[in-house]
Amino acid sequence: MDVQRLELLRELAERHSITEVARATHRTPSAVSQQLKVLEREAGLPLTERSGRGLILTDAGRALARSATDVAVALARARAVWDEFRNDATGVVSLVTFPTAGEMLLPGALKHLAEVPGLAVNCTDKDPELSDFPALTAEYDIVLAYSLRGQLPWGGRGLTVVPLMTEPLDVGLPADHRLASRSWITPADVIGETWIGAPAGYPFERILHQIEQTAGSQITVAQQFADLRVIEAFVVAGLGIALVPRYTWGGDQPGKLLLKPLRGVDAERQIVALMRPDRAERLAVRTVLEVLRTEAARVQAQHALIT
Amino acid sequence: MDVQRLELLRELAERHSITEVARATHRTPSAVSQQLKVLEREAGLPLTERSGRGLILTDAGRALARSATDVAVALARARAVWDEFRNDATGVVSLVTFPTAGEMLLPGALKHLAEVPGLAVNCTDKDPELSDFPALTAEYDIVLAYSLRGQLPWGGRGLTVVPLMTEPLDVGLPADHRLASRSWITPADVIGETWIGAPAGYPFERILHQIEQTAGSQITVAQQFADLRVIEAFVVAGLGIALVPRYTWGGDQPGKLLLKPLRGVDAERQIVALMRPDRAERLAVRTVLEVLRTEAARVQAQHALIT
DNA sequence: GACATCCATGTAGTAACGCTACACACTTCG
DNA sequence: CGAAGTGTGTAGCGTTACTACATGGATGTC
Repeated sequence: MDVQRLELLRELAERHSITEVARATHRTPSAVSQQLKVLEREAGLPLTERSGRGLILTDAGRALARSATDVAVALARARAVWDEFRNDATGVVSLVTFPTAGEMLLPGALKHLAEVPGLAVNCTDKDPELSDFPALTAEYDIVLAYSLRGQLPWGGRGLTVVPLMTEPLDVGLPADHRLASRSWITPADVIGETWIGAPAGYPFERILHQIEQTAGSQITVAQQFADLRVIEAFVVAGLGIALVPRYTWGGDQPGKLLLKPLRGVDAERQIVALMRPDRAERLAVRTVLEVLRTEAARVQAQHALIT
Repeated sequence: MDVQRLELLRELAERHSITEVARATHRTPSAVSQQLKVLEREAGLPLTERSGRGLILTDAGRALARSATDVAVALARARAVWDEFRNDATGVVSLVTFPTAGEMLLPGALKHLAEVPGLAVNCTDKDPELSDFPALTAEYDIVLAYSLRGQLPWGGRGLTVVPLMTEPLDVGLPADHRLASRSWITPADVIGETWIGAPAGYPFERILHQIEQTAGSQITVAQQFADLRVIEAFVVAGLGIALVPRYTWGGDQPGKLLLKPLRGVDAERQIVALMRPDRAERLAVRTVLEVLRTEAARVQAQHALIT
């Protein structure tokens, strides 16, 4: 029961293809196939079976892969303890974020992290609709993701979830809107309004449905944009109103866009860090995470001050 | 950070000598030395330092060895999960016991364990005085040990302790003794009696001290024997009285030896199984342990029935 | 239906790695 | 002082896990 081989099985469970595992572990597919064959012989049961031109894990294979994760976590924890002992949070941490969180958290966080010697953080952004957040954990150490309050769709998959902040979703209005003087807004207030929404698949959609249900009237979504800046521009232009995350809106046009809290509907999104459990143990990763949390708290506190 | 190398460090932490580690892992001392050197280079800190003609671990070495244990446990657990999945408690389990526990528990337990196919249990006995129980865990999978109530001297050492039973220590009397008709005995009752004791170092000694303190008078220990049979023979011969574990006494001479509970003193010994935590995870080991527990319960229940 | 494509998996051959055997330096003990 | 114990170097060898290349099967396309 070699650890390296178990690791390969674990990768296979996540990447669903020997070729992919080979690419991710800098090996030839042949090497991976051979090692898995050895593991299978040691295990005494078939771990994979062919399916079309690829292969899938058997129940036994999945069971063993799960155990392999526990081993990987223990090993990563050992490394982390050791790094703590040496006080050495060195290494490369890769991170993906959806755009708004990247804008809100990363500049401040990276400024702090630059002071940690030997720690390199590589960041990218990816549009959330296009990507399955959990799947990204195979490729990146930290995945900044969001979900609506209540359901955390990535609980059961054996991923580590670290909550960073909960961000209210407000209603964005142009300054000359009829509701501009209100200090908050209810679903009944916005009956008949035209909305600038997000493309299908974005979770914002669900909140609009909730507004519909609470108010008891249908909602008109005129445009669907993924980019928040575009949405804001449309709102400012008076072409509709929109849901806008409170801490993330641009502020490019101060005074032209007003944010009003939405009452009567659970209009919040939870911003979390998603990680494979073994990677979550790394000291370097934990260091980045810690900075992200304090940065999130800072942003939140700063906004509370303004309001 | 190879697991094999961590394992060697862990062994070194327990066996305190490269030669011993080499012997235990079926290698040459040179091989062990080389591997530890590599680990040290990877770790970036000296893990060992010379002391006389041997060597000892540095603080860093001990810290890393501790983590190595966690990894070993996770790996053993993974194997166990896998064996459970295959329902395959196969393998060799080695066990040491002190004589009385061996006599009391092992025959019945081994009869049950014989029915598990593929499971081999190798048992030995060792006199408890001569051997440090925790040290034996390096050599055997399961160490049957005992300690007096209250203090478990092997708590902090990172060993797994599974309690099997608590056995009262009674006072053994010859049938014609002046206290023979009593149903229990207090320290005050036995003032002036001659005792057949155990050699220095046995924990029974401590109970005699407690009796002394409670009764407020000195105890006369005439003879000191390690073997319970010899002690019983002396008691039967009227040469003194003795502390006798209730479930373990011979019963060779029925009616000639009477056991009376001792009140006013914590006269109990706890019989436990001692194991290295990683070995405790093995399915085969856990199977043996389970049988030992039920056997202990059986013995205890049977004695309760007689009384 | 032929063909290109994408898989996994065999078959050599090679490079790296960990081991043994042996020699050596050092400390402890009789 | 020598004998016996310790840990550690060096050379050589065997095993192992990799790459490179070839093969067979399944899929999808023109």
